[in-house]
Amino acid sequence: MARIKTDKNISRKDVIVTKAAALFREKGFKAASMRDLAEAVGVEAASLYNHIKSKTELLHELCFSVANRFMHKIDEIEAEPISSIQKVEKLLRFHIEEMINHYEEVYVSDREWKHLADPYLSNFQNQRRIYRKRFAAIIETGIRNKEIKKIDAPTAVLIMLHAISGIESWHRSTQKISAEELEENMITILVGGLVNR
Amino acid sequence: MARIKTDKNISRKDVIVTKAAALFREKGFKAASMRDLAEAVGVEAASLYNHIKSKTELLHELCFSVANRFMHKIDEIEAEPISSIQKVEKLLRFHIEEMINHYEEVYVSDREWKHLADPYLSNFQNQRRIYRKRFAAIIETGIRNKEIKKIDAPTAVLIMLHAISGIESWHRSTQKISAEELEENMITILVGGLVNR
DNA sequence: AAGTGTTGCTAACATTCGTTAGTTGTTTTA
DNA sequence: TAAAACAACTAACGAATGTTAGCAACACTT
Repeated sequence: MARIKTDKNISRKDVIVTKAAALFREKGFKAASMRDLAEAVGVEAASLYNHIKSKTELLHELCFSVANRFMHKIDEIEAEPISSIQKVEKLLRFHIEEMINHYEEVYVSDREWKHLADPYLSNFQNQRRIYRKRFAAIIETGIRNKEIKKIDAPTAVLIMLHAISGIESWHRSTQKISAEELEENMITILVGGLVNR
Repeated sequence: MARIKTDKNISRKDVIVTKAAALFREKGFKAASMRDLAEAVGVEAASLYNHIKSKTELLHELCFSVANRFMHKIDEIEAEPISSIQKVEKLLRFHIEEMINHYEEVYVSDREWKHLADPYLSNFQNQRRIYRKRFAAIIETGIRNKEIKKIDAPTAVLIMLHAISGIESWHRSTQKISAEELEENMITILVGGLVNR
């Protein structure tokens, strides 16, 4: 009986969650079966249930761990004594780096949250809405300070967030520019589109 | 026996394809069942098969009709005697309007193409890759002409296209700005991020 | 009105799915 | 080393899925 290998401080559940992220990213939550996941983990499907409660639990874990990271970051940035445009840039860089370094989780959280079941679904949607409002509020402050162009802030947020989710294509592309170049290019275009001059 | 209602020039198959677009958009291709679709159409599931060959055929139809529209448009725009930045703007406006007016189809084509089966899958991916290269080529010309900032063109394309797919959120939001405002805001930010000044 | 193709229905199929029960083997604890 | 806890296995379940077969009702042509 081949057990799931674990290093210290990594539970078997963590291994499963990580493999699930990769699988859900590749196939989509609905199309990925527990048997697929079991194979990826190196175990029979039924064995997974010694470590997790259900398939949807895996999605919860992924979605909320990502959401929490972003929530903490915006808490942090809001409190800093810097200009609005600097706050926007910091937040964007965080998004970009998260997308680069935790691709699978972030991607899944972004695209597959629809398959959450209530009450998790409403909860997640709420957090998302609040996050976007806080992001928009930063932009609106910037507009009032004349740091940022007169634009519709929610639209700007929507553009930023979705633009970043496009890093998906970068991950898949064969001739990648470096992560640093990618980040600088994105910041140039996105922040360049906002600043008032 | 309630028949599928059709106006002149709209086949029953078209009705099904349209309903399928809405359903696939809402639930995702895998999660949307043929029984769901049948209910939306007002008919039993088996009856659908008098008009279509399979569930995936519906996805083919949706994905390729959208892809073809974009291909024709880029053909048209490439041939026009206008500046690169104007070409980019025209293409972006087309994308935005398609996303506003044919939301469900475009969204499904964008997010659910993974579930196509070969040879359609490879075909679609090819078209997509070619389209992006042509878009990038327009931007690169603009960079050489110094109309556009020195940036990585593929990254710019990726940002533009994904940013536009964010119109999804606009559609769902309750307090919408008008479609015209949305378009102008998006152009301001996206083109503003490109132009050299 | 008869005939013909179209479009709907019911019933059922083979698969696949997430998950549970019960058991066996392995590791950790005492 | 025996006991307890953990983690794997096989087998199977009920539900849902895409799809087919066979038949009945409708609509249009002549």
